[in-house]
Amino acid sequence: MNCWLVKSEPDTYSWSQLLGDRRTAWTGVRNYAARNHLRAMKSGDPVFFYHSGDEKSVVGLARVAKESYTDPTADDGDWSAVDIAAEKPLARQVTLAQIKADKTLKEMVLAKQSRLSVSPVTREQFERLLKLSETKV
DNA sequence: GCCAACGTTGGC
DNA sequence: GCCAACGTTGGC
Repeated sequence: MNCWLVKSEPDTYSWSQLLGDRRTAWTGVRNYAARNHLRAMKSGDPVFFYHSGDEKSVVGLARVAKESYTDPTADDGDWSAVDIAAEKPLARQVTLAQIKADKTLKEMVLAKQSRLSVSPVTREQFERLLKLSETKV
């Protein structure tokens, strides 16, 4: 099982919207590296949900509900989407500042490539993030 | 509001 | 195929 992190501007699509929707199609990714991560996702993989912009925090935990398929919102090009389902909010949100201050988490792709909208999370980072967020799976 | 990072485009 | 120019994203 692999772990992931997706990033969104709350104004575009927020964690609270996902909680309301329960599940959503993660479409619109137009970056090859991010697309390849989407394609590597397996059903049931955990996916952290990060708010960029003002919040800059990991706010929730979701899961891959449907593995990659052709992005229906793409007019041209070879793009993919997955479905993700909300699992639970983090008991405590973890800020980017906390991540950068943490020995393990500062190695996250999120911290190193802030523009990549879909990124892998190592097992160690996953456990550490859960611990910092005081969240039990 | 600025700037760094980075991806894309287009001229050569 | 290279690289300069440009646009976008996101943190500060």
